[in-house]
Amino acid sequence: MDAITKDLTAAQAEAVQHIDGPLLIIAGPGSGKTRVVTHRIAHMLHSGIRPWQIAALTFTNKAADEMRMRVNLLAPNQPVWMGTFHRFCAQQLRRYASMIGLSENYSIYDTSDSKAAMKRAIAAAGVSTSHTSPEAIAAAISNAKNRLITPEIMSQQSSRAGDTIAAKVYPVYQQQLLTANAVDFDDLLFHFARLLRENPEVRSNLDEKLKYIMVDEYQDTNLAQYAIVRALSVDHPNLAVTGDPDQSVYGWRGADLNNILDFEKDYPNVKTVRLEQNYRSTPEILRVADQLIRHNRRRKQKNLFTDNPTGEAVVLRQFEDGYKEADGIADEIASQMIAGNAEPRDFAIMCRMNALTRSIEHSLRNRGIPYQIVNGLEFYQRKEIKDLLAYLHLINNPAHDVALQRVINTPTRGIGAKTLERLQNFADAHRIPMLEAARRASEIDSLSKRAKTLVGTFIKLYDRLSIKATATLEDLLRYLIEEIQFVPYLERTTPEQQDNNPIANVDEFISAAVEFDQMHPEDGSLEAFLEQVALVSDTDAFEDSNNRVTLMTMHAAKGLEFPRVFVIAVEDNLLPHRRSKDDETQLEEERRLFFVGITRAEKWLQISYAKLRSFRGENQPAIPSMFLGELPRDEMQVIEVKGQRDFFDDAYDDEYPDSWDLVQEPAAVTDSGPAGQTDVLDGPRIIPMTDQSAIPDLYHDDVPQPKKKAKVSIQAELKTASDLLQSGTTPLGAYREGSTVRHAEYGEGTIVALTGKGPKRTAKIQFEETEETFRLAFAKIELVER
DNA sequence: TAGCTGTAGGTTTTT
DNA sequence: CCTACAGCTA
Repeated sequence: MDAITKDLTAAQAEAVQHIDGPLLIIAGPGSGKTRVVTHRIAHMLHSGIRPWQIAALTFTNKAADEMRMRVNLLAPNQPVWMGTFHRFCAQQLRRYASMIGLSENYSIYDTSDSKAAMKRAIAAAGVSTSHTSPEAIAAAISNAKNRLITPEIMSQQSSRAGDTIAAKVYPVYQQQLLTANAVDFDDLLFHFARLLRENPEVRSNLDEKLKYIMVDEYQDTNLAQYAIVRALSVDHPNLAVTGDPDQSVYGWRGADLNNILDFEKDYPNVKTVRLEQNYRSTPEILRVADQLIRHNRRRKQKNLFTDNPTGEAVVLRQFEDGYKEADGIADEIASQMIAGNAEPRDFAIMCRMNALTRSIEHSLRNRGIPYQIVNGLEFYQRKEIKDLLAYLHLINNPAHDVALQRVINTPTRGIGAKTLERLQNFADAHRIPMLEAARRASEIDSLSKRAKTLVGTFIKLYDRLSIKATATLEDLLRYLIEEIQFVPYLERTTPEQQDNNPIANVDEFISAAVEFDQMHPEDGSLEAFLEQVALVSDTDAFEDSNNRVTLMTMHAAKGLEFPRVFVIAVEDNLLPHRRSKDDETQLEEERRLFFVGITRAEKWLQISYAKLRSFRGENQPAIPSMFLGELPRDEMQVIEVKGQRDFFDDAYDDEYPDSWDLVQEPAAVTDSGPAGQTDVLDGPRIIPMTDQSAIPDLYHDDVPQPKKKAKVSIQAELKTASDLLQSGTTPLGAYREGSTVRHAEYGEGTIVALTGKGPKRTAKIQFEETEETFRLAFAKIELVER
């Protein structure tokens, strides 16, 4: 019909044009789901539905931003509410705060705030933690909240021994949060769900206002989220959910697969649309994914198919250890870039745990390959940033006890553990926030004269800061930093060899504040800023605008796609993770996670595992994941290492001519042979993953791929490499032992040793602070003339 | 009370 | 490997 539906497939158009009544979109990976959702919103607006009647809920800000951007292209400047579940609840709770005993300026505790509060609650509840841990108690309480279980209910029904302790802590913890005018992440959902349940008029008002609700990634909703969505779709059941049971990977966070599996039962007259055609991946990749996920029992059968042209075989590759895996991947990326058909942004490296990115980082850095780690929380976890944030939190919400405890002696001002303990006791006894207790320090007999004076000084400081609460964020921050003499404090407490500079981080934080000021010119933005910071997530750090290799967990990768993907460390105890192996439900979730990782890939995929994995500093033997046995190995290119030869690292270097022909030259290629044949390689040298002449060129469909050049000089080849890698063009021969070089990060240094040939030419360089080893062809170093 | 040092203990995924 | 914290000294 109109422009909005004209370039959609029949199934997609069907979903887009369904407006009234419940709609279930089962969308396989790469099936154009976001397209459907955004076009559907545009279609609704075109049909006369008012923008404020629509709310689209996602799980990450990243997904919401993407949606907003794409809707904006189809229907510009329409105030449709799009955002995360947590943000949605946070905003609603601001309005109805008083109904649940909070003030409108309540704070959102992050994970570490909650942990601190939890410890305090455990102490106050007087329970013994000898048979459990604060983490276990926190997990039990979190679980309860996700299932909408109140402290009262939990204490009645707690049967398991661990839960009994948690049930005792739970009410104390909640009371302390209430006193602190704060909520934790789970509370955002929990409080709002209860609010809707206990206040019929609020529920029906919101149901009436938000007539059209969309939920993305519905398979990841927990009971609280289910209840919220349900409550808002009673009188106007125009609820559209999209999801894929095979991509449910948040069971550990309380996500209930039944929400999507039973959607058709919950909502009569539901319209169900299945998007099964995949537009993202090659048939090879899709086959691997499909074979894997078929091993799950608890799923809805789905037929994944694609009309995409056939591509390269999926690589299943073994490495000697994690370091060789990292080097091998970095070399592979370099090779593919040099071959000219890829750039850094095309690659993603995915793993089960954040800790696994370390060695990869190192290998990429040594080659000067630009990368980004999707781990957005990292910045806000830094001590100096948390300190400043705590001040801001306390200014915004004087009852924020966790912030007070962090801030009262930072920078050190003589208020120690004992004083703090006395303040806390007084606060607990009077059920008042600790800042209030500090204000009344003169009434606390146990405090020494000196302590009273010091606390009084802090209160005066706080009052001075408070006056600035309504200034711009930038002014407030700068005033704060000056007032507490933060920079001198950082200077005197930062150890000499610290590799990252806290003062630079503070500057970056100010920049973030300035940026926020510009985006929010009108309102007093402190509260909004703090909310935004509290609700950022790891995945939000992903920047597709910069041209970098992306390192991320498979959880963070959900919803994204990349031309070339590496899934690393597919080993027993890692994927499936040790703690998920014994339980069939959890095991299936691990399999889904692997499925998510695989289906991120568009054209090229390598799955790898190592024989040894360094864990906790020590190398331990690693067993291949059971999932690897479920893949169609006879359709994949399987590459294994032959153990013995690995001890001859230096020896086989000489087997190869002093050029880079291992990348390009057919003669140096170990032909993979027909698909399915297992290659046995001597070690981690670079070879093409497939016989390139045998496969169609995916990247320049219309341009015939030139036959590989017979031999390329190092210099010429390196120049290409250097251009791609944006590093210098110095010939390798110019680097000698004793040469002085400059590195972008480490400064000037001297080459103390040189080994290897060609792309493996490696220099050990002594910098002022550290000694580093680089492959010359890739490193971001330049020769300093003497 | 500040600040250092050594050690014991724990290791997933994230809003 | 990394962090949290106990125990020490000034």
